[in-house]
Amino acid sequence: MARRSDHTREELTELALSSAEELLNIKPASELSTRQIATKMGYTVGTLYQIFKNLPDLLLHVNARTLKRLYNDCLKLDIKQHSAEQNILAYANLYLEFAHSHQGLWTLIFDNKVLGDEELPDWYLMQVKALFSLIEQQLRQIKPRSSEQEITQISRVLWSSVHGICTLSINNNLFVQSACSSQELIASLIRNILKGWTNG
Amino acid sequence: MARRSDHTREELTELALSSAEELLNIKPASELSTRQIATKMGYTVGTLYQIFKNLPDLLLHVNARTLKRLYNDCLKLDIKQHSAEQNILAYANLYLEFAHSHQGLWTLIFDNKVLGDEELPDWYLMQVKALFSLIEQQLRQIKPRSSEQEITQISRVLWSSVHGICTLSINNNLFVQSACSSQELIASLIRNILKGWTNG
DNA sequence: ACCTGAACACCGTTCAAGT
DNA sequence: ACCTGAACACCGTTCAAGT
Repeated sequence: MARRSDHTREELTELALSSAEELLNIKPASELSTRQIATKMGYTVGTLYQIFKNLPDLLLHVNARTLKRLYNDCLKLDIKQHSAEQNILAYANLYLEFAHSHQGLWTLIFDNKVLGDEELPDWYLMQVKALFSLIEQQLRQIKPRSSEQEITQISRVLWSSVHGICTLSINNNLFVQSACSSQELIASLIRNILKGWTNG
Repeated sequence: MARRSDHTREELTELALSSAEELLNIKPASELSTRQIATKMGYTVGTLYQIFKNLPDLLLHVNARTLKRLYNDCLKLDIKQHSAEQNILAYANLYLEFAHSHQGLWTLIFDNKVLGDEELPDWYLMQVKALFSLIEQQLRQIKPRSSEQEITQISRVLWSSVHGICTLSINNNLFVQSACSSQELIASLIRNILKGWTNG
């Protein structure tokens, strides 16, 4: 045993993260374990603790990759062809679509297990900020005169709401028997918030 | 050992639930275990499995009690004195306040560990429905001519949004450095959604 | 009938020991 | 320096054995 050097530290990191991601496609985060990830990598648990501080730390890095992917998906949208409101709707639909097609990864972003008791590191918060700035950019086009504080506030309101609908539509426990699709809900939401905002 | 009969089955259920609730005041759901609950009750784990199917089942009953408490708190609000919009805002603030002062209990309601792979039982969904009907009642006063489907849709949009803001304000990871309080966000949200809705 | 204690198959994390 | 395997202190769940 010892010093296999089959992989560099970077390769090992990549291997760990992609192994975790693959497992999350099959099972929920609550059933994910360090031993399973290590086995999928072809290593033992101990190796994982050379790369990451602990399991929450590993999962935080999985989340960082998910945010990056989400951001890149957003950049691929053809923004210039449409109105700001249409673009915001497009972002929201992309978000909803992503949440549904990558349930495991998406749910993990908001899993309390990841955060633990520690604060989120700066490099992670920067990624969150980058995503918000996409929405803020569109909001500024709608109402160019509004203050930065107002833009921040509305972007948070909008996004929290979209997020809330995604959450509840995924573990579809809270819509009871209602027939309304989450797409319709989001469309209605954005229309109403923006209408209320611009008429204010 | 055996047949202590110190407690009836009902007392045992009550004991289990309140023990779990007390533990949730101290630590997050991820650190809650059957063994801890049993110890706090003064029994062994086995006893827990005579009362509940498993841990998710126990937690589901904790959630049911939380919903009941939330519902009772809502009923205590002095609704008749104010406008429908003011009442909705009051419900939302109550919800936000509850989320903050009972973080452990509130977070558990949306914990994926509870649901597992099974559907939520009808008696539980009824409780969720009861809470929604409070909001729907107010919405009907705002726009008495709207269809039931419209009421349902708007209530879901409203509540998902409020919920989203609560979620993100609790694990305050996603507001980055923004200075806006969640109370302001919710007020802004409700105002805008309702304005958008009534002007449509 | 009710409760226990031990067992089973798992966890996350650490660390001496090997190369 | 890197990796392993065993160890520690925990899990959820089951069930024979006791009264």
